[in-house]
Amino acid sequence: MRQDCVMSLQRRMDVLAKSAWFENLPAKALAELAAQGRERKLPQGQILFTANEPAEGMYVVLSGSVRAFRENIDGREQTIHVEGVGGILAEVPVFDGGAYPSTTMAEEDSELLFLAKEDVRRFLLQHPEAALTALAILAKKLRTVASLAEQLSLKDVTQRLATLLLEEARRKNPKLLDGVSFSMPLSHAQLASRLGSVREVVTRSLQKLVQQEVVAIHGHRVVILDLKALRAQTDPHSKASPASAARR
Amino acid sequence: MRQDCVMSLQRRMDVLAKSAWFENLPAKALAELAAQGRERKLPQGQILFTANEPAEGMYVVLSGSVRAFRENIDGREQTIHVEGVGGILAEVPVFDGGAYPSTTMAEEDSELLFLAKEDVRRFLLQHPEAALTALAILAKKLRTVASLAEQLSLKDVTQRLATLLLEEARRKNPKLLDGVSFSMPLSHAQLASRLGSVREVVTRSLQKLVQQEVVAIHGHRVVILDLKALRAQTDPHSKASPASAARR
DNA sequence: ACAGCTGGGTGATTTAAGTCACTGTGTTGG
DNA sequence: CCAACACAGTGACTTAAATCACCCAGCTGT
Repeated sequence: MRQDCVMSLQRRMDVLAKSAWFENLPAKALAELAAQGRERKLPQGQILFTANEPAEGMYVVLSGSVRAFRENIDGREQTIHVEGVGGILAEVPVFDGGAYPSTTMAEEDSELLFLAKEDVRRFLLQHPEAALTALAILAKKLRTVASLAEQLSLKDVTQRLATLLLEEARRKNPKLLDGVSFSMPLSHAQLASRLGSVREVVTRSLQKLVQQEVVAIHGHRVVILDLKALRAQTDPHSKASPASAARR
Repeated sequence: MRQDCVMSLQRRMDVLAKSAWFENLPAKALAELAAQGRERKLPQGQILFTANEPAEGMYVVLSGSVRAFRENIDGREQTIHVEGVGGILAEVPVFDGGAYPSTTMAEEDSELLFLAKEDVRRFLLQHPEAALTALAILAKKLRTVASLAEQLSLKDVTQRLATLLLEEARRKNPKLLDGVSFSMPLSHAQLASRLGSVREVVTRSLQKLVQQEVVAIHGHRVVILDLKALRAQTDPHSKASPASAARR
């Protein structure tokens, strides 16, 4: 038992050290944090916490993966993010003292490290470098969310779809050229939910891209045939330019 | 001159002390920060910094007000936020090291305090309480932006308009009841820019609300006549329920 | 083998938004 | 006083998107 506990602590530290939030911190600091956490197992499909429920702390994913989502008033459930090992859930309420912003559910059997918000705050006060890292991460998130908002507001579905494909492609394979392919295991309905649209529209938009030979699709594999054309779809200029219409 | 400088320092501290970012900090800490800043005058209409330009630091509004906006590729310019005295501009790039996320322009003659990003970082390392406050503010912003994104994606213009009116009303007068009024000195075009739409649509939406006697408008003064109806406009359910149409 | 499910593909119709073009109504300044 | 301008109001038209209502694979369990 004693042995178990030590091993577990070590494991927690390993995960924390690899997390973007705590990298570059001395082992001593990590040990301190790891010691304060409580572990928790979460079988697949189980809910960890629910949106609007008062928050007591945040969670670090030690194994498995957890999905955060929200139920919109019109009924559809929208995935916000998925966290794998080292990922953090519910950091926002720890900082601002509010309620959980989303509902989270284990995508597979997972283990989590719970850190009470007071512990986290105390830790950050004692380790200001960690606080600065946290600030950097939140700031990045803010940018991401803001640009996401922009996309949702200003572009038509085809443009948003093209943007998403480009992002996905870049994530898998940063050096982009014609012919790169990647796997995107999402149903049209899931795609639609990420794009803020509905299945039918996504189907038709995808079709359009395929017919224009901008991309090709085989099952869950997406091949980018014409990077330039895809980029053109991305920005609203393409509409204005008569040349591009001819090319299609 | 010497006198000027002292007075100026005092003024800076007064503003900083009232800013959400630095309230509750000891005067000594504020003085330290104020001393590191450089003041800058910005006549109305002048641009402070431009989106995507590398960021050297952030600005505190000492007087006047400054508007942050972005030019979208399709030409329209979208207001992101407006900061008055005590407000902060460009904190995000200070934390994440990136470029300015928006363009900012003085809405009226303004004075600003520039704080170099290294100075801010050093300050936060030495005053972890301030870092925690900053985290809280960023976290709140994240929530706001996220809910904003949700709104943009899921609601029609009338719904977004209703939401904006409710928010505005709550900011001026937190206890909401039928008959509260507030001033909203925005042209329809400016409203449209905040709602991600165009003037004509906003005009018609407003008209609709007025005709349904949900709100009344006299010049720049908005009176909320029927709070419940306004709230109903806010969520997409209202469409589904035929009863609500009768009630209006 | 087939009922039932899930994911995809389509046509027809409706609707909110955007676009254009023009009118009306102040305000401001020469 | 009138030209110029900015803002608001409107009608007519166009167009993405959403919605509805189907059909058509494949796959799964019985």
